Amino acid sequence: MLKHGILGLLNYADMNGYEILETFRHSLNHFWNAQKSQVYRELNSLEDSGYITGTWIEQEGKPDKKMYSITDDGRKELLDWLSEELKETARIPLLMKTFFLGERTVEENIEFFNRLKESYKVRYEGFVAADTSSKEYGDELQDGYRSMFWGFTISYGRRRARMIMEWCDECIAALRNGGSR
Amino acid sequence: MLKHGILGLLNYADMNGYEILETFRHSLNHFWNAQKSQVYRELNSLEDSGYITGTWIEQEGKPDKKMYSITDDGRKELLDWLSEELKETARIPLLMKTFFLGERTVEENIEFFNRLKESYKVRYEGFVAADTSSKEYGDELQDGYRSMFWGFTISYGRRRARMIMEWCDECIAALRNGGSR
DNA sequence: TTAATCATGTAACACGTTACATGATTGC
DNA sequence: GCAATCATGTAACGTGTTACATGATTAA
Repeated sequence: MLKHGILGLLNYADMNGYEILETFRHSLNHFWNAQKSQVYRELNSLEDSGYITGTWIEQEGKPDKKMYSITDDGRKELLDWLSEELKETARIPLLMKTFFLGERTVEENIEFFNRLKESYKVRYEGFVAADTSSKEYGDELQDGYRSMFWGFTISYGRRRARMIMEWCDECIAALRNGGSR
Repeated sequence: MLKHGILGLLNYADMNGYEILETFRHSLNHFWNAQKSQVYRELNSLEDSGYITGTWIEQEGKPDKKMYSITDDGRKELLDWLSEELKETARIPLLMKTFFLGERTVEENIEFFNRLKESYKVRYEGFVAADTSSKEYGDELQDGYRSMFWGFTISYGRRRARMIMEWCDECIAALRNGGSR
């Protein structure tokens, strides 16, 4: 998965590990959190597979860096992944916790959903801001079609945040209402 | 995470590995997919930590089974986890793919979102059915308060499915509309 | 002088997936 | 006779997390 994310980015432009991490941080972070150690490991394994090639570049006043390019095999792998059936593995920590909240009091649980709602409200507002900088990102990519999909991921984030806020309201109302214990 | 899910179930009732897997399959499966191998491994590690205790039970006409009970330490660990700050790690495979769909044609991508919508429609309808059997589950637990949270997870699933269907509509409309390439 | 930026990683552990492996009983 | 149910796992690999480790340059 991360593997294909890296291939996708290198398909846009040559980058070193540091730049890949930066790109994750400012564009993909809301749906994928990449760890430094994992990115460097993945780059090695992609190079071993022949999907990318790396070249060391010397710099003045800065550490040397290793620039990576995607190969034809890598591009093929990327397209194969895109046309493959999407496999979604159910794994929602929030619901795992919710499922077992019956061990706590009504008050504690109302507090839980209040905090949760607050944290998604902050996120929601962040997404509204991100929407404006979408144009900025579009310029970066020099490609309206490509940047459209970036916009889709932001829209998903906004919808998801709104959905969770509404769900929190529902849970709080039910707790206030059916409050046994 | 799975660790705490198992502790949570054993807090409801003593179970063997097989029963834990069954419970995951019929109640938690929509938000957590537990692997057989992982559950057995986790049970061993929980026993090593002293959070659960296992006893072999001989059976006639059936294989022996190992019944697990939660210990006081285990119950403490469960409550600690519940009161701990929720950590959500962003990792949404659907969006990873969406982000890079710019390598494919408009037609292929419309098809992608159509299929996705269809699959969530099926899920959505499944959740509506699950809601009816909520009472069944409530009876099983003998506890209206506990079963309330099971209901919350179902409601989340329903809302999530609806949200994704609406998002698909938005993406399809945008593709039809701004269709370059 | 202190923190941020640029730039690379390793080591150890935790968690998740896939395939393999066994075997009795019960119902169709 | 065949599939499903009950019941246990192991082995190998893949992915993700946390902590450790280094070091030059630049701007406040």
